[in-house]
Amino acid sequence: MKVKLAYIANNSVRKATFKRRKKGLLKKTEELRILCGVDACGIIFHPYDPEPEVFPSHIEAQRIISQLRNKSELEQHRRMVSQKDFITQRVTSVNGQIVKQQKEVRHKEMTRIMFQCLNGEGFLHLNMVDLKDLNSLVGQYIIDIDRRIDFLEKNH
Amino acid sequence: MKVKLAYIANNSVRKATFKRRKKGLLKKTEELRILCGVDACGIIFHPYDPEPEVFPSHIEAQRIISQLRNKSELEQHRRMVSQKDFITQRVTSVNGQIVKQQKEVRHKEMTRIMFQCLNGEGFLHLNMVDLKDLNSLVGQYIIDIDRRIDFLEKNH
DNA sequence: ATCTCTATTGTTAGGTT
DNA sequence: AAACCTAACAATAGAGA
Repeated sequence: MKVKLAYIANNSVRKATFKRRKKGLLKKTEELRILCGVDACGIIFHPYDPEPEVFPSHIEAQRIISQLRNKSELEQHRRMVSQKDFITQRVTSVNGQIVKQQKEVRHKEMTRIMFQCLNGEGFLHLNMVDLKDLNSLVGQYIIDIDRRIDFLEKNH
Repeated sequence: MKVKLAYIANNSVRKATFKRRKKGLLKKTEELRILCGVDACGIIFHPYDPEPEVFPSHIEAQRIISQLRNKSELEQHRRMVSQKDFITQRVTSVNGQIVKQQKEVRHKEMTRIMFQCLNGEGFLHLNMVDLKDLNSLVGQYIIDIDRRIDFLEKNH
C-alpha cells in the first residue's frame, strides 16, 4: 500500500477518506449479499458522531444480530453437551480402572495371605468372603502346579 | 460493472467469490477502522453455515453492538422528548387562540346587546359581569364618537 | 475443490473548482 | 467544506495447475 495504514491525523483528510471508504464498504457489503446470497451487515461509528452507520438497514442488521445471538447460544449449548459427554466418558473409564486395580490389589493380598499360611503363620481375621477367595486362589495354584508336574513328567 | 450484480447460481463459483470478497471486505473494514479511528464491525453468515463470520473480532463486534443499542435508546429518548416539547408548544398555542377567540366572541355579543338596547329592546338575563362589560363597551363607543365629533368640528 | 496468476475492472488519494 | 476528476493503485474474475 502506498499510503501507509495508520490513523490520518489531518481532520479534513480523515473525514473525506472516511466518507469515501464508508461508501465503498457499504457497496462491497451489498454486493456480497447479492452475489452470494448471504446475510451480511455492518456497523460503523465515530464515538463522538451522532449517527452510527448501520447497513444494509437498521432492521436487517438487527435481524442478523439476533440470528447471531441464537446461533452462538446453540453453539454454546452444543459445546456444553459435548463436554458433558466427554466427562461422562472419562468418569466411566476411570471407574473401570479403579475396579480393575481393586481386583489386582485383592489378588495380591490373597496371594500374600496364602504364602503366609504356607509358612504356617495361620490365617486370622478372615471373613467368609475372604476365605472363599482364598480357597479359589489356592485351587488355581494347585491346578497350575499340577500342570507343571504333568509337563515335567512328559519331558523326562 | 462487467459482471452483473446478481446471485451466482453456480455453487463453486459462488463459494470462491464469497471467500475472496469476504476477505476483501474484512480488509476494507480493518483499514477504515485504522485510517479513520472509528468503530466498525461486520457480520456475515450463510443461513446454513455453521460459523458466522464476525469481524474484526467477536468481542469487538459485541462492544459495538451494545454501543449502538445505547445510542439508539438515547436517540429514541431524545426524539420522544422533542416530540413532547413540540406538542406542549402546540397546546399552548391553541389555548392562546381559544382565549383570543372567546374574547372576540364576547365582544361581538356585547356589541349586539348594546345595539339591541339602542333599539329599545331592553336588556334581559344579564348578570353583573355582563353589565360591567357592557358598560365598558358603551364607554368606549362614547369616547370614539366624541373623538369623531372633535375631528368633524376641527375640519369645518 | 483449492491455489496461483494476471488481465481487467473498481476504488481511492490527492488535486482542482 | 463538498463535488468532481483522474492517475495510481488494489480487488477480483476467470483461467490454468
